[in-house]
Amino acid sequence: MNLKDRLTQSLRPLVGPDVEIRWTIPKHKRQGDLSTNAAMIAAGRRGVPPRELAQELARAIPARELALEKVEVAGPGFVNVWVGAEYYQSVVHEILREGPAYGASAAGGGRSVIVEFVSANPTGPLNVVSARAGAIGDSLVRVLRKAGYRVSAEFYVNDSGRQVRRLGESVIARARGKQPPEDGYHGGDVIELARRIYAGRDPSEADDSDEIGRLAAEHNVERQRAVLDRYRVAFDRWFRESELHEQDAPARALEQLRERGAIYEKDGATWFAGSRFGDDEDRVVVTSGGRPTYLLPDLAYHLNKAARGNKTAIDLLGPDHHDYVNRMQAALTALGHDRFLEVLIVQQVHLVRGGERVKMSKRAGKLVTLGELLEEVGVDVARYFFLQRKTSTPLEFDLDLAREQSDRNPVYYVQYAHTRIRGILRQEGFPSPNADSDLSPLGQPEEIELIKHLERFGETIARAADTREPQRLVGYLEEIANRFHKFYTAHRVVGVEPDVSEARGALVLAAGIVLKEGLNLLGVHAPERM
RNA sequence: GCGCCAGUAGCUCAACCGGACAGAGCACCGGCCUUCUAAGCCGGGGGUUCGGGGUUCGAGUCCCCGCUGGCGUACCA
Repeated sequence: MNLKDRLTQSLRPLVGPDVEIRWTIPKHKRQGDLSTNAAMIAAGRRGVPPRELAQELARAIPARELALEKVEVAGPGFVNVWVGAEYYQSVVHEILREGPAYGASAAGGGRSVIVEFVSANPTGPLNVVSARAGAIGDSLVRVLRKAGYRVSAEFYVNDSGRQVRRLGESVIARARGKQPPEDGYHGGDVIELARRIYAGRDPSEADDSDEIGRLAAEHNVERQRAVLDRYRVAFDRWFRESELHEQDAPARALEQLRERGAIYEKDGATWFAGSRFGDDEDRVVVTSGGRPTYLLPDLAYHLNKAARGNKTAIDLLGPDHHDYVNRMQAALTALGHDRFLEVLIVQQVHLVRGGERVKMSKRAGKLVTLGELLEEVGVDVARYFFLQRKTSTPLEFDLDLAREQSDRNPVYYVQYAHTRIRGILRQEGFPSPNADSDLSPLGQPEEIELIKHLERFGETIARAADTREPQRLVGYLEEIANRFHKFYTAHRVVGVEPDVSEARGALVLAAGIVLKEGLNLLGVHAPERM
C-alpha cells in the first residue's frame, strides 16, 4: 500500500465513509509535502469547527510508523504532512524495479474502448486539423492503454458516396487535360493521381467515374497511411464504409429505428424523430429522392463498434462536425446505446508564419498538408506542438517558432533534460546504479523535489486517461524536466563520493525512465544527444 | 435566433474533478560555463482571472444574466 492510501486509511474512521479523502501537493513548501482538505468537508456535514476536526485527524496519523517528519494543521483546516526522505528513496527504488512499466495502472479496469480519429475523406492529402487529431488521438490511445484500458484505434474510411464519384470525375478531367468540375477537387495532387491511374491507359475512353473514384480513393488511403506512419500514428483497423453497405448495415439500422417507432414519413422523405431523444430537431434519413443521408451509415458504424464488444466509443471530430453530435447521440439513445459515445471536438488549427496566419483555401486545393508540415518542422516538434493545448480550444501553430532550434522552442526543453541524463549515464568511472543501490544519501532539496514529481507519473496518466486529455502529460513532463535541470545545476553525479555518486546515478536513471516513457506516450523521441 | 467552444501578465498558455498569497514560457533588464552538453540555472518588474449577481467556511473553477471572439446551424459527407 502506498503512502497516500495508508494516510487515508488512518483518517477514514474519523471522517466517515462518504467523504472523499484526497491528498494533493500544496503550492507552497511551507504547506508540507502532502495536504488534505478532508476535515473541512467532513466538518460541514457534522457541524463541528473544521480546525477542531483537523486537529483530531492530525493526531490520528501514525507519524512515526509512516516515517513522517511532521504533521500540522494549517489555514482554515488543512492537514499538512511532511514526508521523510526514506519514503522518497523508496520511490526511486520502485521506478528502477518497474522500469518502462512504471506509471502503468489499472485505472481503466480493462474497459474496452474504441477510439476513432482522423477519419479524413479519401479525396486528398491530410490537412493540419487531421494532423492535430492524429497527434491527440494517437497519444490518447497510448495513455489509455497505459492506464489499463483495452483500446483499439480506428480510422473510418468514407469510401462510398458522392464524394468518391466527384473525385473520379476530377481525375478523369485531369487525365484529359481539363479542369475538374466546379464542385470537384482542384488540388495539384489530383493531377498526379491522374497520371498514375492512367499510366498505360487511354484517357479518351469513356471511364466510369465511380470506378476511377474508387481507384483514386485507394491511392489516397495508401498515401494517408504512409504519412501517418511517418508521423508515428498507428491504427489497429482501417474500417471502410463500403463494408457496411455490403452487409446492408445502414438499411438494418433504419429498420431498428423504425421498430422503436422513431421513424416517420413526411413530405416524401423519411425522418428520424431525434427531438424525442435529445436532438434539437428531427432529421431526414432518406431523402425524397430515395437517397439515404450520412446519418444511417454512420449510425450503422457505431452500432458495429458496440456489437464488437466495446463499452465506450470515443470519436475525435473536426470542428465542422459540431452539428452532427446531437443527432448521432439521439440515434444511439433511441437504440438503447446512450452513454456509449463520447465526442471530442478537435478545434481549428491556424498556421502562423512571419506573425501572420497562413491563408488556406480548400476549394482551390491550397492547403498545407501533414506531409509538408512534417517536412518543415519534423515529427517530434509537430506532435509536441499539437499536444500543448487542450483539444477543445483553437490552436495557433507558429511555424517560425517550430522551426527554430533554440531555447525558445519548448520541445527541446524536455528532450534536452533527457539528453543530459544520457550524458551522465554515458560517463565512466562511477558506480553503476541499479535497483538495489543504497539511496540513503538522497535528501537534498533538489533531489526530493524531483522525486516528488516523478512519483506523480501514474496518477497523471490515469487522470489524462480519465479526462481524455493527453496534453496533461506535456505540462507534467515540462515540470519533470524543470526539476531535473535544477538538480543538474545544483549537484554533480560524477566525481563525488562513491556512495553519493551511485545514489544520484540511480535518481538520474529513474528520471530518465519517466522522461523517456512520458515522451513515448506523446509519440516524441527521447534523444541520446542533441 | 439557437447550439458548442473560449475569454487569466504585453504575447502564448497553466492552475491537479471548489481550497491556503493565481503560476510558467516568451519578450524586457541583470547575473552564472577550468569539471556530467549554457537548447540550462539564478534574480527583477509585471494581474480588478471580460462585467454583474448567486451558492459556499472558501470561486479563475459551480449556477444565472449580460458582453466579446471563434466555429457550427442542409432532404451535403
